[in-house]
Amino acid sequence: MKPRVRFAPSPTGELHVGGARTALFNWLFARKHQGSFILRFEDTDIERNRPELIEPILESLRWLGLDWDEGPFFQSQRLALYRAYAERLLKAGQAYRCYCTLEELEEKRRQALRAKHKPKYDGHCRSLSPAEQKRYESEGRQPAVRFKAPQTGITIVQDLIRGRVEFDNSELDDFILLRSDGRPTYNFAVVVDDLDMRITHVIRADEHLNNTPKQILLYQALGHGQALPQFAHVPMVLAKDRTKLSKRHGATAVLEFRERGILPEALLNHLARLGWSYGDQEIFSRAELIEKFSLEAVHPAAAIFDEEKLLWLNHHYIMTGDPKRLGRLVCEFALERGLLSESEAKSIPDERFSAVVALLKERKRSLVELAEGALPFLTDRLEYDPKAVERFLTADRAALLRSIADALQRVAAENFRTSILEERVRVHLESQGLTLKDAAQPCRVALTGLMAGPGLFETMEFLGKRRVIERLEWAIEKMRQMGDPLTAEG
RNA sequence: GGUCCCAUCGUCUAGUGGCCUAGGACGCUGGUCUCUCAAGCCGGAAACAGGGGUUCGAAUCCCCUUGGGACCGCCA
Repeated sequence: MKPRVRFAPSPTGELHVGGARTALFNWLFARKHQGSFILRFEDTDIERNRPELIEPILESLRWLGLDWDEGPFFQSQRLALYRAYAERLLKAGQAYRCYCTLEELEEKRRQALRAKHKPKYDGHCRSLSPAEQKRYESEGRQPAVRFKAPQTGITIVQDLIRGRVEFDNSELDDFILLRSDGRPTYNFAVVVDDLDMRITHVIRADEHLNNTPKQILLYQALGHGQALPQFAHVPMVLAKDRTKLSKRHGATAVLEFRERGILPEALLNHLARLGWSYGDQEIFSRAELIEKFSLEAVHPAAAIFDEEKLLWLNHHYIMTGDPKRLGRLVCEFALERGLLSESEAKSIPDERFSAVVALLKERKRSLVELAEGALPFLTDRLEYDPKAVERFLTADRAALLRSIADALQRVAAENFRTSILEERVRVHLESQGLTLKDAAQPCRVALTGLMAGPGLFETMEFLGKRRVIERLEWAIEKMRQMGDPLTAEG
């Protein structure tokens, strides 16, 4: 039987890295076993639902390349199904109507908490007489439907990651199946849907392990004990301070990482290695992930999301990725961030973008760094680092740059190639009794405005003769201006 | 408070009783290369939470303690 798995987010928040990893594990499992990956929105909480979040969640999955085979389904559109199942349980005496009000229940919970007891429903409506039911109905009370949970015995969860976990049924209470307005609660909707969608493997976050016995009991009450899926509860992803990821931890949402210039393959790789490993291997292509993933190899302990390592992976994928694609991404980034105007971007050929990626990729860890770093190479809007200018574009070095500019002027534009330029400049400097060390930094600052960057001759080749000469001339002029008053006084 | 889960370098992890004087990766750090910064290469510091067992032998098995986490809603 082909496995059928599902990812079931609720649209109450953005897709964060923890949810994304759960989705990834499901997806990998489905792809590895040629099964189906089903997407389902658990949107029965009308108060907390935010429909505008659905598209970003879909977009997050698309961006990561986690394509689903069925869905997205919406629980809010399947209410009749849950009611039918509830009706069955009611008829079979496995569930009952509860007329307790929210206020009554809240008061009982408070009392239990005050007495330091576990708050459990007291079964007040469990065995109401028809007359009592009538009386409540006549008061206009809308009943909820509760599950008649067994109060003795144990329920065993066989978990692919945790092993065998036992729960004492006496820990359970008669939890709500349908709210008084007829909407299902989480535990009920999950079981009905997993059953209806013929889910074979429930791969979800650790926090649901405690819900599992309730769900198993529901499968059994529904007469589908045999259809019980395999469970795999994956560990949580925690923030640096070992607490649940939340807004205050900075970027946690998948789309924020995209905005920060993280490549999807880097995030995917990092997510996969959180709680899962394959020997000492760190780098995994999508295909390798599918090939090598297994639930048995998932480490049971919670993991902390390490942004430094993500950046390292991102750098790796920048280094090894297709420059054409990265060039396009850099262009998009520069546009989105307003680093380049539409017309500027249009005037720059695609090859320039892939070339600038090749030029800079060794020292850039994100698309943001790449896009920002590319500006002095793609445009003539240079930002001179004041410290760099102060240190290297000094008046006494004007003559040095002058001679280099003159030497370069004698190199034909088509010979502005790294190796040729290096040869010519070195020879020129030697003839003056100088070394590259004396000239490289002033040149670099003149050409890029920065103290750090690609090799000097790579930079020259990229910029081309016209721009190199222009920038040198401009710098020389500046240096002379700065020098003039001093020499006049001296 | 109850129930359940978890526990190897700062972080991600390898390890399934002897191959472990505990391996890899990120980060940190020393060196090297060098026109700068990176990248690369070579090296270093850095962990089995604690205590009891079991065993000839324990990071590995059991128990307790401690610490973290989750759940205990007409939230999911």
